[in-house]
Amino acid sequence: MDNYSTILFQSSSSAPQNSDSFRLNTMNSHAQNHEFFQDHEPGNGYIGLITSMENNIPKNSTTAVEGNNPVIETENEAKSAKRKRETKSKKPKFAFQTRSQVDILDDGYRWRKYGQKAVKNNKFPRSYYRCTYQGCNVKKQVQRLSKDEGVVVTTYEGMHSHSIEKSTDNFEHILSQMQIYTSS
DNA sequence: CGCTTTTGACCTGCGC
DNA sequence: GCGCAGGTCAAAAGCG
Repeated sequence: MDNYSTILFQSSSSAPQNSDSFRLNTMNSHAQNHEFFQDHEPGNGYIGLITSMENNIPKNSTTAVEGNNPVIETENEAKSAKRKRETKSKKPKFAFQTRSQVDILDDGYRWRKYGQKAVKNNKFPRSYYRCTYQGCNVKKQVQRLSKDEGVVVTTYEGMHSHSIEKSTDNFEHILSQMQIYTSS
């Protein structure tokens, strides 16, 4: 993985037992270059980050992360965009897997749930969220694997055009550490 | 009272 | 064309 940087998260002393209040940020405007996260501690950490910018990645965008991971489709068709409903638009879309006990991962943004669907070959439903910031059309969907119910797949679509409004002091500390690791 | 969640209906693309 | 699967809408309910 020459294009990716491996980052090991050091769990701080104030880290919760579960990933309940674990904060992360992957949707800033500088998120064009993504990192491949890997945490060796089970139960609270990233497994992998799957990215797809169809403008940048010409080849097949399905990336295997952990052996028998589900197929995460991230490509769009280059057809004429229907403006009726922005179902299949040319937005950047990337997903990552998280091993967590809870479905909802607090990434600092405010999300409003607008749908939930049962997916095939999966006993857990998929939840659809939309960013509540005015003018921000970022969507995400959260899905839990039926094979390994400890793994949560979160797929983001679009990029936030604003900053995090919640207090992310703990996360920013982590982010700064990440940048230190990636720049070195 | 305002915002979020729930949930069934509706829409759209795709394969047969 | 039909049915399925995924994605979204929107009204009603829930909640602080």
